[in-house]
Amino acid sequence: MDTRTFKKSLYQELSQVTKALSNPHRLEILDLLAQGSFPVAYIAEQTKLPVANASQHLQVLKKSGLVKTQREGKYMYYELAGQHVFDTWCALRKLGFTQNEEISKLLNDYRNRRNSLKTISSDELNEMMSRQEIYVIDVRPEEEYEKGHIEDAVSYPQQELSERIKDLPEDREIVAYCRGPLCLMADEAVKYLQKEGFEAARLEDGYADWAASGKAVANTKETNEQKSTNKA
Amino acid sequence: MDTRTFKKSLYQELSQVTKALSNPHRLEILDLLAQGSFPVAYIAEQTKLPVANASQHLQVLKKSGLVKTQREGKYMYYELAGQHVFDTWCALRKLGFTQNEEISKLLNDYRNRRNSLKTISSDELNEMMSRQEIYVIDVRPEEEYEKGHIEDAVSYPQQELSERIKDLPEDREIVAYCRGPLCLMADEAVKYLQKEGFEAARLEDGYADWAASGKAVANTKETNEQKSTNKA
DNA sequence: ATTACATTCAATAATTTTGTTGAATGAATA
DNA sequence: TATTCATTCAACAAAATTATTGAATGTAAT
Repeated sequence: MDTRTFKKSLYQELSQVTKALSNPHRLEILDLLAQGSFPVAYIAEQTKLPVANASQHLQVLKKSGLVKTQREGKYMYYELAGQHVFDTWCALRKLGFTQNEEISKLLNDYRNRRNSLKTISSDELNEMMSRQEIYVIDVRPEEEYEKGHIEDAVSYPQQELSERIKDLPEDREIVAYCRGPLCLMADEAVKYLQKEGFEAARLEDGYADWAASGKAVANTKETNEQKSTNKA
Repeated sequence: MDTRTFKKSLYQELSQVTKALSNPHRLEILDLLAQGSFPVAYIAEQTKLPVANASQHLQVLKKSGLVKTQREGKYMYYELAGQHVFDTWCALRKLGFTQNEEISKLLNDYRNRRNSLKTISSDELNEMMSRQEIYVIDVRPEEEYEKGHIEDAVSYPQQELSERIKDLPEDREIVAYCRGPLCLMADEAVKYLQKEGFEAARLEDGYADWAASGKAVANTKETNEQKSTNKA
């Protein structure tokens, strides 16, 4: 193989990996899988895709080496294939935020409509938690909380928030977090809490970013292939 | 706009940016633009694309905000739109190297055929240069050397290497570098130099990575919009 | 064994991406 | 002003991607 052919194959293969990333549903799936490993049905439900369709997208991701699978009884668990996959997803996210006009316009419009939405960074949150000044709630679905959550955070799935709002402490600021900066569950939660008279803010990014940066996490159920320690 | 519609638009737009990246020619163009800004004709020549085709690919990149343009007389100079674009390209490169079987196989095959190819990292090179133990040559086309090169490196375009080999010092190790880890010009140069009896190695990555990490660079001609300092 | 259920596969039509060709535009030069 | 040259545009055919549907596979429970 001459150098030109080699180079062509290399870029061809590299573009295949990128093509696997270049679909809105698959990006949403990756963002979900950054929370942990899940069976096809759960992924389909969360992304509002028909199961067969979700399965096909997952297989595209698998063929490119971006996710790996593990059978657990009837269920096929999908998870990110490695740290680099999450890193790349973060890079793409940031790229979109900074370089693309449509995306920054979308975000600005959204943020302006709810201009009272206070956000705090992971580092700030980490600092505040050590001083016990705040009450941190995880508003993702319970399945995701069980797979792993910020240490000392309590699960208040966004759906159940209104039923359980009376359990929240009224003397502390509430910080809600969800999957990541593209996930709106924490925004909805904060909007609701503020309406109800709480002092509330959202974590700027989300669980995946928190865990990837090596901050303290915990999990309730030991999941499949019990991951004893978390990624650093 | 409800949250579901918003989310859908966001992922839609994000996937558009990713689609712009998911073509082998466009990736090769980005790798080239990481060296500096160039007119369409040069980009077309280096990537061996018909000019009209290169132009269309460049416009896809531009529409997604990945590159920007600047007219200079007859020429339209294209350049990366910002640091995040290069960061993302690096993340994708690394992702391909680590997660995709075809790519790792391709690279291993290539490396094995030339098993005597010694590589050194940017940090090692930086260290060695300060002690003047080595002679660093830039084997990219002269146009790219002029836009910016590793400080104290001398231009020996790969094409002209055989004519000018007698100018090289025989008492020092030669280190050749080119555009980046996917560029084969340095490999070819090292192979040739070793055959001719020199002690030679290639820089593991390339100029773009060196410059992005803030190491010392220089440029000969003041190019369009003379960039006084380089990206840190 | 039979049934239930999670997932995958196969086939199709609709849409999008791609490369090619030749013409059109825009800026410098004669 | 006419000419040259770099770049872009427009239009087409070929190829790839996508969503949908219903059937097929594989595992666990009855």
